[in-house]
Amino acid sequence: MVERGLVGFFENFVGRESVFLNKKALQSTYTPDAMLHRNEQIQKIAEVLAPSLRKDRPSNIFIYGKTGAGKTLCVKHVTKNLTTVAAAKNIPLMALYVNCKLKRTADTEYRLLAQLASMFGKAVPPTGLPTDEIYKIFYSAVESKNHNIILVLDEIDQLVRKAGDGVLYNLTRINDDLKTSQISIVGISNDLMFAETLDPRVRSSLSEEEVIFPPYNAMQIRDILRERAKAAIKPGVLQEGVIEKCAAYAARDHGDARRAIELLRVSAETAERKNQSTVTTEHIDEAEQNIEKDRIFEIVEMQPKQYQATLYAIISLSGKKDAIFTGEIYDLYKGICSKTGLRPLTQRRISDVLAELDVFGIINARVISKGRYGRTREISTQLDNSVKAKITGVLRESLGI
DNA sequence: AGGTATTCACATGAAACTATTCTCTGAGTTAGG
DNA sequence: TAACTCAGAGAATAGTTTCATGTGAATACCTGT
Repeated sequence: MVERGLVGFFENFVGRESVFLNKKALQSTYTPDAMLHRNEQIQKIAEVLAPSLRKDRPSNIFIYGKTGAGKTLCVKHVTKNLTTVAAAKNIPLMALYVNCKLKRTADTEYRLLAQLASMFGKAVPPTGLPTDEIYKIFYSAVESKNHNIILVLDEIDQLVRKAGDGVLYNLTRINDDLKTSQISIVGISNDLMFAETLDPRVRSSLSEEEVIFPPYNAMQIRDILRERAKAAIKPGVLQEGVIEKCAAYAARDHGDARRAIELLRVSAETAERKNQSTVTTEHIDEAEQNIEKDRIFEIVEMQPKQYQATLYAIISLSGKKDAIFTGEIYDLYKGICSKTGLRPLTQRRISDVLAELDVFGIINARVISKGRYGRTREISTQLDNSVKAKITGVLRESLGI
């Protein structure tokens, strides 16, 4: 019977009208042909990079803007057009894009260089060689190409935070040593204060030009959503006001267009799953909650055992009182460790773990002083009880309690 | 009452250590000529 | 003698531990009125 029902479900699913025309246009990998409300920035970037077509070295550019402000897309848009023209006119020009945030790919000096070397077709072992060896390989690879190279470093702040600014110093200086090729760097950062922390020499050479991407406002996000929706969703499916509401939600927290697009996609999926042919504003609310919940569960499941044990301690305590402190958590955590056979970490480490859980947004931690009674982190959660119970279940399972 | 000094309970920083993964090198071993 | 194997040295990295220093404000302790 179950089988029959399942077959029926699938048959029904296939026969059903989808609300999507082309779902890809709402996914994060999609690159639209035209960028709305970013002409000024695109123009500026293009102006700075254009000299590369005449074999001059363009200035380095530094690009700032919050997440979802269209930085990456704009830069890719410009470099794509640039290389197309270069290829058509037989100008030796290459644009390399590297995302420095990707773990195990380009988040250290060694790995960044290894990544770049492999883009030149020189495979490099993931470890075992001294870093300056990799530099030499990279040098010779660049030198042999005889190209003008535009190096786009996305999320460059992550790289510097982990590996220090020595990498950038070396890269900005590399042109002094190169004879046949030239490199210019496009750094993308979403931390506005990032440049302040750099070594002044690096800073001045890296930000010869600067481009700032202000957050989109609600109107602009609305336009972007309309454009995407035109390509992605069947006409007439979206109810009046849906796009406006998505835009308003996204504009509320720093104008993140990516988030707005995700919200629209999940809303449409929700409607589709419920077998409804229109997307209403109620779907948006539901989608928003689900996105948040899914995110939390995903993060919780991903965490290493030690983090999970810490989180378990926090959630156990959070039911009983409204404010909990590092010391209490650590005591309970030690108990959990001995119960589960986990080797307890030091309090110093747990302190960092708590800070990281805060960054993930699973808990709220803030450092407070209780005067005579010391200084500590005050930790709270804003998860509602049903979510807490579910997380507890997941953690129990994972920790074997 | 008002001002200063203490003091707590951690936070925060830096350095050092550990375990793991990987390459390279050269000595020792093996098989074929 | 060439090819192969394998242990050991050297590197990079993530995750910790150890040691050292910092810190905000409630309280304790003065001080002069």
